[in-house]
Amino acid sequence: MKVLFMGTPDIAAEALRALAESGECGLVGAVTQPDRPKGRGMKMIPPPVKLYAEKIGIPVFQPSTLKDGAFESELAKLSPDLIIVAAYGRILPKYVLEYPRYGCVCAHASLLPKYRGAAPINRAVMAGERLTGITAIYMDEGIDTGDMIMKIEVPIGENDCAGDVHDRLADAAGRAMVETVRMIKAGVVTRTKQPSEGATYAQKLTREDGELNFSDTAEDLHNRIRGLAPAPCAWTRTPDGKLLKIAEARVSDARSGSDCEAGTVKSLDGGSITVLCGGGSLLSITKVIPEGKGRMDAADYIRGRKIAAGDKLG
RNA sequence: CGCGGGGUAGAGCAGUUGGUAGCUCGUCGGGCUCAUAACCCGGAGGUCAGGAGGUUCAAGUCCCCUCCCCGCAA
Repeated sequence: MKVLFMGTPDIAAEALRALAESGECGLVGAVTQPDRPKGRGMKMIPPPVKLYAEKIGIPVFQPSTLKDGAFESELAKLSPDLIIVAAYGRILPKYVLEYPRYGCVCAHASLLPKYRGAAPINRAVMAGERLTGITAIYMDEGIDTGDMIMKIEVPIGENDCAGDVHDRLADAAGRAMVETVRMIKAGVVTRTKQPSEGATYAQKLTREDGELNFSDTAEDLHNRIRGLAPAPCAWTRTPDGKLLKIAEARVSDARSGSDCEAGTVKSLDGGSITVLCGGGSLLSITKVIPEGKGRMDAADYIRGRKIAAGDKLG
């Protein structure tokens, strides 16, 4: 079976790898986003899927748009029987969806119909979910609204960050796609409509999503921090106005009876920065990224004397 | 050539108007204690990113060049 893969970031590259290594199908090509100027100095960075596709020697296509029909002739040449999509980052036009005999299937990183859209992993962790997963669906013209083929559940530990969950989901996405291909080949695929009830959208992350409001409870803050780690990370500001990203924290068992303002640093004991949060709850910050510096343990940050008890964050 | 921060002991930092380097932690040894991520005493550990570059009696500290790292923004 000729399969065309479409995807862009890490998690898509993992799915592609699983497919390639499974030997279940013939990969006729990988479609991914064009190289974009990224990072310091705005250097052109190729997407992970491109790197992997080149590594295993399958043709790479990076159309800047799928709408102008230029890709249509490419598609005809490749004549895939099935298109597999994973975080491609663009809506597929109708002609693409309708081209393959076996349709277009997609691995989405949530238990649909929850967390449709751009940032399902981050949003799920930020919301304090304890369970997420990969849902394999047939694509339709909506955003992650197609009929479901299968799900693989992935638990979220109470201290897991989005990166941890991402890695597990990447693995699950690969398994889901390989299994889906097998089922399609065997002709045993089932389609289940997504229930309309419980559908939510995982909006793309914005800078404001990362701002910590210490009047929230420590648990909410912890979820936000985990949901945005290891990147782009939640942030706050130190008394001198500098940006301080919070890469890792723990909810403290203790509570504070004091009536200091939320955001006040209560203690630096044990190498973590304990901050007063909403309702007297306490959050212990254990890893930070100071402005202009790299990630470091809170203990190191404290040693550099960048913060003192009584300072107010936020 | 997007904006900015930085390269000083294993780690995080300081180093004043230039005079051969300090702090906190860790580490090693010893002591105290019922006990300790506690405390006390002592030690090791740095060619201060590189350039047999410039200025100077003297440069971590000023000037020039190179390399590397990082934060922001995309």
